Amino acid sequence: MVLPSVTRSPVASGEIVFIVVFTPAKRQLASYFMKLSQLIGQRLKEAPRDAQTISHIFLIRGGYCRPVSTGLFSLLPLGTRITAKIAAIIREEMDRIGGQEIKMPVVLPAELWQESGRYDKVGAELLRFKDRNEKPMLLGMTHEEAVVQIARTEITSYKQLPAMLYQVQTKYRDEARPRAGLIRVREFTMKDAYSFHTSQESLEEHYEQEHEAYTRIFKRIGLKNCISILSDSGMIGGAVSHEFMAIADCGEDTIFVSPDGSYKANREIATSKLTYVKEEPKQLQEVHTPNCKTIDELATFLGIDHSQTCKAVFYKGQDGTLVFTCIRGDLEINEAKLKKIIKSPELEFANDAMIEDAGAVPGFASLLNIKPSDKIKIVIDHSAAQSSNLVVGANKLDYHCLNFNYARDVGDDAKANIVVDDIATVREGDPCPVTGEPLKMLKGIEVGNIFQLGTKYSEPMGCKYLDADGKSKTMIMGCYGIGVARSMAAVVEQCHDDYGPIWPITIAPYHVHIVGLNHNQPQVQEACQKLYDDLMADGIEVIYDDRGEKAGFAFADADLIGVPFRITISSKTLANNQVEFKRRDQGKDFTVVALESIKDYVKQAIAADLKTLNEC
RNA sequence: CGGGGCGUGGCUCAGUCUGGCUAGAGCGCUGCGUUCGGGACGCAGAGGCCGGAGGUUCAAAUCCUCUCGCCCCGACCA
Repeated sequence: MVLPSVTRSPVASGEIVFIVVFTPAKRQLASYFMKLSQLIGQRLKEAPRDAQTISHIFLIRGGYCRPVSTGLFSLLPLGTRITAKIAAIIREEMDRIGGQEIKMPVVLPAELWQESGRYDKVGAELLRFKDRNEKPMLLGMTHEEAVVQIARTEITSYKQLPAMLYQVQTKYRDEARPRAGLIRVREFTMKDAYSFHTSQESLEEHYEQEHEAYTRIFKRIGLKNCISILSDSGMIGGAVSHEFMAIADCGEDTIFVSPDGSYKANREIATSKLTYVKEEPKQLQEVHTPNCKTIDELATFLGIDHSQTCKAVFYKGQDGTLVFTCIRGDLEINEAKLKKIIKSPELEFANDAMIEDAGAVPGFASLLNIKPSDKIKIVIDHSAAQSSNLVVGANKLDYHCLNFNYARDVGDDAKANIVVDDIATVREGDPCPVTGEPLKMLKGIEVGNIFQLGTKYSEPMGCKYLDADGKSKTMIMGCYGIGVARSMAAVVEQCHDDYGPIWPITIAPYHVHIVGLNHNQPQVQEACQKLYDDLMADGIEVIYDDRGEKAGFAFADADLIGVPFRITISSKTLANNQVEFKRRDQGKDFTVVALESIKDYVKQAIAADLKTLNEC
């Protein structure tokens, strides 16, 4: 069998050229497996009904992968080759910044996760089970605990730091809703890296290296549009994290970017520089608003814009406390921001009874006459606190109040218990917080992320080293992930035409696709076989369509396999000692090339494409 | 976990409303022949207990009940 390997050319004058190749270990065997007649993985004329997104459709139709169950896929030979190449590029870049590859188990004992406290914190996406001895076990969804266990025993001195360990390993997350083929699955291969440091400065320095390595990786695997954005750092205050987003319509994440690219953020944390109407406060005035329970009904009834109203939204926090929020009527609460502010990972809408307990009237609620209490957390968005003369609920059935002004109408004692912060969801067109230009909204597939963890795991798990001053200190950590098959799917989303994927040379399952037409004729077979052998001998990866199918059939399959360069050999061209050369990314145009020079011709084309993608 | 849709050869689907011949078509697959430059054609084949269980009926892919699975939208997502 052919195994992937990585060759690296000698470093000359600072310029490094990486070439990922599949070295044919045994020529005879290798040639057998690279004939299309023997390739396992049917190309399908029609997409299975399940497949909706481009990458899902083409990866199934092209015979790259097959569904096994919800969110579970087998990779067939083509998909396996591509993901192996992606992984090889990732390994090169990890090694380049000092990474050391390891392999940790997929199955882990629950006790390890109890040490970090995550066993109880993480919900149903963690698959828990018991072994034959009734010992609680789990399937690793990420490996912080496992790697800390290694670090705390193997790294004992500051002299060993900083250090970075990584693996390319299976992860399992019992996702509530897998979707879009390989983009969101339950079991997947992930490159996960972990770094260990003696200081925040060291972590930040390495974090920057990871950022650069990721940028190179995604460029090298051929993503055309992949950006790093600020992301939600979850419950860890102050921690920095970035997500690498492959821009694609089917992406699950919503991203806001400023036109000049200076600001890029996930919707979960995106902010904007909204301006608020400031005018002289007018007198508070009660108004009869029968059955106006929603902002829409209220605005219509009063004949005003949504932005002149203020809405109250009630949640139930993790510990059962009522979370009372206010925001300008035209804006939406961003629950990710709110969770962070009130430090509650869980949030659900409160029921009417809870709202009434707080002294508010559902549908007509506001801050008016609300008494501060330990049981209520009140968070007010800047838009509600700073706008003048808003229409708010009167906390009285069928009544609202005109001209509410937070500064004037809420008592100081109440204000002492109110948090005023940004809890608004950014909308497309809102002013960028940096430049003030209208923000653009994009959809992205999260192909990688990098995270400054700090001591979240090292502290509770006692991951310490002995410092130069002779004192035991806790390591500072970072973690860095890349979804391998998800990256493959993201490439398809960005690199395809109507007929199939257009693989970048760096990750293409093969470099060259030879099609033999009139294949029953001996001279065609001989020419194909000779070119095939010659290219293979030079380390070029070739798939050879030896099936003798009709042209249209063969070409359609070639398009689905998406190999960057196609060479067509037929009795017609052979009569003039010529072959046809075609780039996958250039429609149906082809070049006629002399048979004796095709080998050099295609090798140059491969080298040029490799250079373009690998130079960074 | 809420809402919606779908389960019939490997794939796409018809048949279900209105129960009744031996369960069909196209693609794919096997054999033979004719074709041969963007998914050809003829002939002959292989392959399905209609997701599963129970029920109604002389008779169930079709009607009823219960289940299981899959897809989409939402909630969720270290």
